[in-house]
Amino acid sequence: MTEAQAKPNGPMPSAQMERKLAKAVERAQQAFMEKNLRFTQLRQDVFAEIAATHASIGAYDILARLAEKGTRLAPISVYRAIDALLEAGVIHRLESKNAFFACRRIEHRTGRRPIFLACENCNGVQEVDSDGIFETIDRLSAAASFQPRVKFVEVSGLCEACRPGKD
Amino acid sequence: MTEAQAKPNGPMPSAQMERKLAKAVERAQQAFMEKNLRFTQLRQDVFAEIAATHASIGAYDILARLAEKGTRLAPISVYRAIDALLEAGVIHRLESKNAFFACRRIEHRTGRRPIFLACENCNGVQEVDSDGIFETIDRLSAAASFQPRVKFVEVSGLCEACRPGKD
DNA sequence: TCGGAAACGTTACTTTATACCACCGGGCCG
DNA sequence: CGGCCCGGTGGTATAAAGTAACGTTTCCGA
Repeated sequence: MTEAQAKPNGPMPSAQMERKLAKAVERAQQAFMEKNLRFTQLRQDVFAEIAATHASIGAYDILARLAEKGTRLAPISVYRAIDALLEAGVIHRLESKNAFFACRRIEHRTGRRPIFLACENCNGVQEVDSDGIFETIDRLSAAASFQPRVKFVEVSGLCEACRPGKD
Repeated sequence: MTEAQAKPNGPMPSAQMERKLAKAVERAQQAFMEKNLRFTQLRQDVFAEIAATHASIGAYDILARLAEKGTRLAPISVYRAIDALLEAGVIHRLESKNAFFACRRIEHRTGRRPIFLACENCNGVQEVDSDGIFETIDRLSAAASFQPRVKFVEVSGLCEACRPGKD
């Protein structure tokens, strides 16, 4: 599965899309600056590709899309950019799919954590507020004398647009 | 990382270990029978290898250990056995590590779902009751018009035995 | 006992991810 | 000013995880 993926949203004027993308890139740049990380050309290119998708996308899909645009890279280069983007918090990793998506919720970087709802059909990802789930996890961990470091809460299923009986 | 992994528990008399393993295999067999699935030799071998670990283990590690014992298999064979074991509910998959571990809580097969606490040092996994987390996920999904199919909650960190300052 | 489904074997391959080493460019220290 | 360190990049190779396709065997029920 290297190509072809249903769009999570309906059609949108390309000009508007581009403006949105530019804004997202700008916000990413902001995030990098705030963390004293460098928003290099490579990182910007990779981020733009992820953000343009509006869904989760695998590292090798990013690679392929950049290649189509003339930027031929080794996998390792993409992964390095991804690592930096993850560190800056501008993308998230979807563990259950080995894929990545652009974070659209600023507040994640200021304390609140979301859970991920990933559509199996269109690959779109919603980030919704966790409503105490992470606090519960902390409590359960403590009760088990377990020291948590990274917590994953992911749901795989069908988004509203992809539900059967809604053509 | 194909070899060498710290033991999650202290030393235990090998005879006792073997008895425990035999019991686990027996319970697995039970689970297969109840679901009208076949507990074949291959599945039993793979299950025994996973259960003997008392921790999470990757498919290729299982492969290597079976090979050491003279059972040389293709990866696909191991994966097929794993699929059957997952279906029977006698093992779980740890999404964040691409690894598997034996389920030690019968009650999971009767409705209750656990969350997983996975130690980064010894690879041991604790399954603790979710205390309403999955119900919260259902509620949040519904609020987002999302139809959940597979949910997972995993925590990566350090178990009590592996915490710093406890040699 | 025979026919179909489920399990298994074999080969090859895809997808995901990392190790290793060389190089380059910019900032900083002497 | 020169040398050096360091983060980022490029390239090659390879590890690790997972699957497709297809043929053969085994099991079980009609």
